[in-house]
Amino acid sequence: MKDMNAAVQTKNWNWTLPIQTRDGEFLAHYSSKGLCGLDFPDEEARDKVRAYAVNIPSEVQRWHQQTTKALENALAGRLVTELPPLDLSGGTDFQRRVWRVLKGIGCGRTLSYGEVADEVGDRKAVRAVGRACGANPIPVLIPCHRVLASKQKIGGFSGGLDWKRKLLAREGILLLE
DNA sequence: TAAGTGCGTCGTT
DNA sequence: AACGACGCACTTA
Repeated sequence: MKDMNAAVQTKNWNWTLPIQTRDGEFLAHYSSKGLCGLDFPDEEARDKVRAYAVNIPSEVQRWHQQTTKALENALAGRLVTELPPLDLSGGTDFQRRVWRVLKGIGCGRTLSYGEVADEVGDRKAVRAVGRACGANPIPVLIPCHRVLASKQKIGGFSGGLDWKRKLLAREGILLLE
């Protein structure tokens, strides 16, 4: 109990709801401002859901519908049309600027870490961009998997490279390696 | 040409 | 003060 409350406070999660997909059960986290986190399927985390998923405001339920739909589309490699409001207040200024760029990368398109750094305004901040990508709290919907290393190399992925490869493949993106 | 090494540079811890 | 989801120049074989 105490552990859960601590997690809620530090992470600013008010509600956590599951999303069943063909790839497993994702967990979506919401604050009063919107979607603030999305976790890849993880057996260990499943048990906690039941404890969180009580007294869900109708607004959050509506957001969750949108998240669910968006995730279905994203996992199918289709264009994501509508997203719920995102609460990215947990990020730093720099991270939010990076995440904004990521949201602008269309389905089936990619940018390199260097190109993202360009967009953010400092060509030399390449490694910092990599770190910011890794800190993305809403993977898949904020498509950090569309950021590759130079020369179409895979680069890294905090959720595991298998996920990155899978997501890219479904959008028809070719990797070099 | 492919694979490996070194180092600059920036935000975060 | 140290560490990356990088990138580039520069070795080697």
